[in-house]
Amino acid sequence: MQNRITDTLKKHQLSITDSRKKILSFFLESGSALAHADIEVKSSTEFDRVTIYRTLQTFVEKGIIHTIPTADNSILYALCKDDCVAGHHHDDHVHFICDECASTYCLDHVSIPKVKLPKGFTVVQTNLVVSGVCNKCEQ
Amino acid sequence: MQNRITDTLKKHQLSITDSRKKILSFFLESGSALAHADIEVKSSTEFDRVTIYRTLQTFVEKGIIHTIPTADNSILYALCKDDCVAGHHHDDHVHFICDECASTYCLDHVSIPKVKLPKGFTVVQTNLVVSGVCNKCEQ
DNA sequence: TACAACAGTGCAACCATGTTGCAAAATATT
DNA sequence: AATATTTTGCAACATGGTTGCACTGTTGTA
Repeated sequence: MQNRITDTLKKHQLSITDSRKKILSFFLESGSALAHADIEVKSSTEFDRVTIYRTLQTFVEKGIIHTIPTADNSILYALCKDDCVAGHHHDDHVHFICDECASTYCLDHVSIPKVKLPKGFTVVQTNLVVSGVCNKCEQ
Repeated sequence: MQNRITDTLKKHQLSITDSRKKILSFFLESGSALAHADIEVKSSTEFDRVTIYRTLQTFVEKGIIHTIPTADNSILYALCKDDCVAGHHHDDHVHFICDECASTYCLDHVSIPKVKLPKGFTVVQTNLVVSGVCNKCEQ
């Protein structure tokens, strides 16, 4: 596990620091998407707020994580799949928010269906967020 | 025009005030979605920031406007169609953001295609935001 | 139309979230 | 191990949004 973390950081030409290792481990352990606030709570004053912001920013730039827009106007971050490279994310998949446990998942294998727009509108990007009940909360 | 505005306010059991009339008129005139900041600029210090926030909140509660989640993490507001009632919005249509002019449109007549989720996931709501070039910016 | 009851507004103060500059500390390089 | 570079923590700031309270405008009734 620790190896995987340092390997990932090295692969993206980032120096190995405590905060980066810890924050990356949170993502690997959780499996679902995390907000800045989640990380702040998990690390409980171990790192400065600013460090967390900057680390997340760096991870996004390097293609380790990507952002997810949400309906309630907060930013979420989730691990990218391996084929994301710096500056070019492959994040055009469906995102799912569970109404029960509030977790957000990237459904990497569900692609967004094409939509037909009125005349004169050209599609560049589509973003689909689905909410409901996830497979863990289902009884 | 003025009649339409006061009628709408009366229909939703709201008292007729200057700020409500003015803010509602902005929506009717613009046709596209507006952010809090847009309204603040348009009304240039005529009303307090807080009044604008509260008016928008009231309009959302009464079903006059609805919110649109955006990728850049700001809240947009747009007029509801007539069949929206207080507490129950019919806002499950596609939203379109123009990359050129930054306007946001509700494409009321484009419905969101059904997506098939992995086993165990139940869909309650879907939200689709498309970005690209709108019909006004198209050459 | 006048007046009381009520709803809506403006102000000030506050909170949450995110950003920037700079000195100190940690990491990487030789 | 010593230096160059990167990262961190702190303080201060910026923005977006909320709350409490006194004041003002709107509404319904007489």
